Amino acid sequence: MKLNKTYEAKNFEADIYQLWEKSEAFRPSGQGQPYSIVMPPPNANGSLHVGHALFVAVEDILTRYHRMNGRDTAWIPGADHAGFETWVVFERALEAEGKSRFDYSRDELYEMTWNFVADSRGGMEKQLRALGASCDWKSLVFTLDPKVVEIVYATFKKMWDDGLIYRGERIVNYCTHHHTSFADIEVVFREEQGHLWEIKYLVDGDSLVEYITVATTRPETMLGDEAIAVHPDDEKYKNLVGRSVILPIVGKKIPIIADDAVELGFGTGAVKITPAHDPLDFQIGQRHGLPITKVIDEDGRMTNVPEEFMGLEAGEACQKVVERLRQEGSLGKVEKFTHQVPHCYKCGSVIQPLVKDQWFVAVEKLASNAKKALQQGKIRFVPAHKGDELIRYFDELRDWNISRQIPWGIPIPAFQNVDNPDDWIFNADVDKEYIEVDGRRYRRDDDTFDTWFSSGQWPFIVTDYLADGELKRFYPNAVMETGMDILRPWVARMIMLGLYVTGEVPFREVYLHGIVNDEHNQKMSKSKGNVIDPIDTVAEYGSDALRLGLVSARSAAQAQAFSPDKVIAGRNFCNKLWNMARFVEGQVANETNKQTGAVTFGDPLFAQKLTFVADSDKSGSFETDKGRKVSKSDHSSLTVYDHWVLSKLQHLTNELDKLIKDYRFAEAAETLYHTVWDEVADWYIEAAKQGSGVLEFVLETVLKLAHPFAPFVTETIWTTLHDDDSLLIGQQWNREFDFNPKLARDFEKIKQLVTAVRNTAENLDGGEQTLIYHDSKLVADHENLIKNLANLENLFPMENPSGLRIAGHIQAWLAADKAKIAAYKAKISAKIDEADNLAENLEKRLSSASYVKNAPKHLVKETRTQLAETEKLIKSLTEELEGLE
RNA sequence: GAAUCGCUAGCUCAGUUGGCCAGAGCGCCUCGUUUACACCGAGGAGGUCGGGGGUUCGAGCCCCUCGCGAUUCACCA
Repeated sequence: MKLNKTYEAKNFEADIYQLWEKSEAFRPSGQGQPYSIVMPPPNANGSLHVGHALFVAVEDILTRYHRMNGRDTAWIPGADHAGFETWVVFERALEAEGKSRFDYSRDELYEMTWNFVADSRGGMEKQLRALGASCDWKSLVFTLDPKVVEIVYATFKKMWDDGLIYRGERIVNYCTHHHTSFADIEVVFREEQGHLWEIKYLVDGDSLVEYITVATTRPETMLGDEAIAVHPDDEKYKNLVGRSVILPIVGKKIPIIADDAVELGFGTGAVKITPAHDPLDFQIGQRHGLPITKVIDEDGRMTNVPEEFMGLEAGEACQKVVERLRQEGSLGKVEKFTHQVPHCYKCGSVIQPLVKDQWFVAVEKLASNAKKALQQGKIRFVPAHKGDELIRYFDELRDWNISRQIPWGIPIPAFQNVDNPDDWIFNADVDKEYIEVDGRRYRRDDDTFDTWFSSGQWPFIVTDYLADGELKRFYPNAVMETGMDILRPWVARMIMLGLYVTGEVPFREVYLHGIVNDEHNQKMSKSKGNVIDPIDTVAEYGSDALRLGLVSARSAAQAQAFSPDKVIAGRNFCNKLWNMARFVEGQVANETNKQTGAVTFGDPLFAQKLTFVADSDKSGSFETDKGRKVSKSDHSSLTVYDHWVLSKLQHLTNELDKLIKDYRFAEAAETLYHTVWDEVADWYIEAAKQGSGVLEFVLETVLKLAHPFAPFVTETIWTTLHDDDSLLIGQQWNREFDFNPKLARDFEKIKQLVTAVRNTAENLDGGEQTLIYHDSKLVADHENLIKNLANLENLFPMENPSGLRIAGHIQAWLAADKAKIAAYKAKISAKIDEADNLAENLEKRLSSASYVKNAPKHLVKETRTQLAETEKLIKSLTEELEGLE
């Protein structure tokens, strides 16, 4: 045998992937019921982290499983231009060259970024291949592909026509470093130490000197104050409402207004209102028709303020304003204050709330339709509570700002009349900066779409659903598998936009995986230096091992640690499969050798195999199809362990069906692992050393069942053992196994006997063991098998046996001398105690009238049986003990 | 401040509508050179399921409460 003793993943994986890809096995078959998954597109020029490896594992298991069970399967990959993410990287590179975005036009920047991305593209796809992703590369879509833009524009137009798009001045979250606005969801709040400053505003009019005191964390914004607000029911200020105060420093008169948004009894009860720089103030300003004075510009500098403050950064202005207030005597108490401050999630700059003219999506109708669909159960969520979370989210969702001030993205197809700022028209001719329509001149909007606006349409875009394309049958998708961290920004938007554009939910089910933390359950981050690169793990342990390791220590939507031990267990499992195959190979070689004298497998190295397969050379003499179908007429030639292993494979198949349907990947992987290892390898293969009629069939079945979980090693074995050009990826699972349950049970009895013998033998000093039995046809019929499995020196029947009685129904004794027997007594006593305890428990349960009355009948019956068996066991153990004395 | 999730063996985690003396991987202990595999085989130790209370014939699972951790949301001047 020339194959290595251990499976070295790195020697095979790349070649195997190439085989798959060349064979077009990833393409939809066109046969059977459609099953589709749309891949959450990874960043086109980024590299994958271990979280990606988890999604690949999960989506690939689903895809391969359904492919091998007769479904017409499409896993559609994508690449994301990742608007802001990529822009940040690009701009950093630009700055490193001493250049700035302001040195170029928008079109130039777009082209430069395009080239930048093109240069560093492809790494992500390579990594997906290394992870074994069986996705249909031919249907890959890049988020800036013309067809994407086309559909996004059509949707924008439709929404425009339906009145769901509006342009308006609103407070937006603005990063003065990146010069773009953000959605609410993109802002991170961090706790900061600051001050709470009290400012006194002189009430205008009366000769009486009267002040209203307000508190603020940002005194510099007072320069843009337009009102003082109090609660309408606040007795303290009731008579002041409608009057004015003098704005310190600036000297202008601003009104005192009443508004419910002011919390009664909080602080001084009065609030300064700066409509241009605070979301709540903006709302209050809208309600009261207050003017909007912007005092901070998009660079974060002061504007529209008295000369001495002009151009100062907000922070500096704060100091200076406080200083001036103090001089004027308008400054009240100053206290230390801890509060949450919004930051840019990328650069950490403080987010400035600014009033900007932007495009908004009116979400109310979209959100209520989405909510209705969820309430009607049109989408199944795993875990289910995430669906409830989305329902709540749809309730509180606010209008969605889709304008971004970065060049890297899909340009917004809207043009503004140069002579009339309120005249906006839709036009997709975004290559031109100016267009003329009906004799009027229009200028293109400089902004691009929020990437979630386009990716929110992903499921129907990539399936060409609207264009009646080839993949149309794959919409709605069978399942959306993605991270729980993008439930709101992505999943929620896909549901809203999918329903709006296609009238259908975009997917039937949503499975959310959790974050992969490091092995100490700490969140991975570059700054902590604890990031695990999946490709390193693949290089060390193999892609299958990583996949098994990731999937097995994990449940849905749960942030959990990465467990290297589970990866090692996965690696060991692959090696187990490998060695089972080596054994089968050897057995079959012997057979074939006897018949033909030829052995062809095993010795070609894998590289040769590749050529072999590519040439479709069918001259090989290895016939693995033998035993594929076990017909009833074959039963006579099958052994008890053949029947037994077939029953185990049937059970495993059924279990995997059930578990995968419920997205219980950890349990599925574990069930596979233990059936293959603890049943097939430890018992069947051992027994099969006596010969078996289904050896190859069992191996093939195991390979098929394991394939979705460990695709590389199973395919490597398959192609190595097959001289035709068949690939495992394209095989169908065996669904019905023909076995005799009674014979299967016979082996189960033998297995129990063997276990009990080993158990007892363990308590002896070792050495050669002799088993004596009485009146058992089963043992008599399988003497050799039992001898080998239990590692016995002798096995024979006897009329009046003696020695150590083996626990169980079969009457058998291990031969032992007096010394050994004495050592064994203690163990028997312990066992009796244990059984006594159990019996006592069971009796207690049965003596409770309410248990017998209320518990399901089968349970009561089971308890009775168990009690009877336990009592029998106690009796036989006691007899055994007495027999020893 | 609110919501959600979690707290099970030394470590990382399973445990589906409450029902076999609570499971896995790795680690640990004992033994083993049976020619598929030491990335192995056989046997074994180890848990009052975060604390307390309740419902039930029966609770790791349901309810209440407290503690600890994570995540998300909202931000009050």
